[in-house]
Amino acid sequence: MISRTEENYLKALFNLPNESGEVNVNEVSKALDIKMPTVTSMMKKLAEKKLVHYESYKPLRLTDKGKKEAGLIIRKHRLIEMFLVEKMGFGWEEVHDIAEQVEHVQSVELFEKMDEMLGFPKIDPHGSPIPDKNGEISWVAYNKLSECKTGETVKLAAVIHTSSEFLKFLNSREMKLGLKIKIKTVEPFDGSMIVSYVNRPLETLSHTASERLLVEKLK
Amino acid sequence: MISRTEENYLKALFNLPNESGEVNVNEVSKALDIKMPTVTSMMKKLAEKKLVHYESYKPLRLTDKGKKEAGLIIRKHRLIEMFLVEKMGFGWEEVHDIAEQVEHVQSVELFEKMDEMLGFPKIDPHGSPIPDKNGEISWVAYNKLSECKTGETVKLAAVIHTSSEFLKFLNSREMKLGLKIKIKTVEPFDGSMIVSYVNRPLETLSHTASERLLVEKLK
DNA sequence: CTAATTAATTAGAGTTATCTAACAATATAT
DNA sequence: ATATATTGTTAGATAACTCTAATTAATTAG
Repeated sequence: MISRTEENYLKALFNLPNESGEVNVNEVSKALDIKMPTVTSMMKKLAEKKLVHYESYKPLRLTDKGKKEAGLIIRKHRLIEMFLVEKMGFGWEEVHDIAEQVEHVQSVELFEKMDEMLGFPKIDPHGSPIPDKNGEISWVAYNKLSECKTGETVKLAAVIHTSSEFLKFLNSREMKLGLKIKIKTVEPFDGSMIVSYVNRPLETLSHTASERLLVEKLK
Repeated sequence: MISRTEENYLKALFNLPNESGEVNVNEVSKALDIKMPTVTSMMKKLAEKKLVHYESYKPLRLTDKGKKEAGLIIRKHRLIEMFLVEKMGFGWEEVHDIAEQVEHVQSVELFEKMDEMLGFPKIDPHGSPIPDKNGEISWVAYNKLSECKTGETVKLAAVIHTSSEFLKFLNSREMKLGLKIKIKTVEPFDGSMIVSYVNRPLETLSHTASERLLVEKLK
């Protein structure tokens, strides 16, 4: 049995790592707003349960078992978000906090029903992939908008670091997934971009913003 | 702030009492499957918070504040049950356990949206009243089917002590809320009843069953 | 009305998840 | 390459919620 608290650690260990799958105690501590000694002791506990590879002073890594469990929780989280947006009319900026709570519900049936009602979606309202029933996730290699060049036309595929504030910012600019964006100018000084898209001929995006937007290049 | 644990005690204190609004420690203990000393100490804690009237060796009673808080939790529980049945296609025998978990979610918006999507229902799938936004409940005085007499025709209004097994039993007899039932015979020996209703000309109900069915008398 | 039974409380302990303070190891910066 | 800063661990304490064992109060039955 994995407690709700343990589930939250697993989620962080799933979401935070760099490319090589590693996170530091410190990063987990900050992300969960829990002091480092508490994180250390929880890591030992999760290591006991074979969910985490833990060695003193080494970076943390989920085991395969841990990855699977974390994937299943994130699957629930993302299915709920999708359900809230698609079936209940919530905005994409409103669903994270609700999903954060409902994701701990233990009912296979509830989530299977949502999945079915949604037509077995592959991505959540922010474009993040929904892990499958084995907790496995298939990453698609999108580009950051910030790394695209002047003249390119791209399609908005996903939003990362989805704070409610950022999503409201996107709402106010009428930006949503699937939007076709043309890059007019990239300011070399600060990386800010001038872009155009339907109904919004010229819009400026800071580097901070464009870094959080994942796009698909259109030829 | 009321913890999830405290919420569960409040719910029990709301649901268990007799007509005069009182429950014993022992009954709460059994209902929650928690030992009596634990219940006693939690009662003291809830008394501190002005949610329960507590005096040693006296029966327990919710304060008005406690009643309101409990009513609000039960409101959430019943709205979820209704949502699961009406909007997601679950059977009335499947929803209790799921609602038990989702009811602790802290999101006014989620429950207001459900309420709205359901058209502000007054009863849940088992015929129990849904408390209003102030946690207040309006009881309708139904009769137990077991107290009705031969020859009477009644309409099934609510089911009490809704275990999944009992609800499956009702399903197997095609009995659902709103069903018109005619009482053919009442067996004086054990109180069992022979009744008839659409597509089911003759069906026998034990006293145990008929006691759990609330009906409205039709003239 | 006393004895036996049931219900409730007190006392003390265990678990889980958290913290602070102090110390140790690793990484960084002159 | 050593000093400083950062990161991580150990030790011990605390809060919430639970338990068992022992005791006390209330209820029920002869």
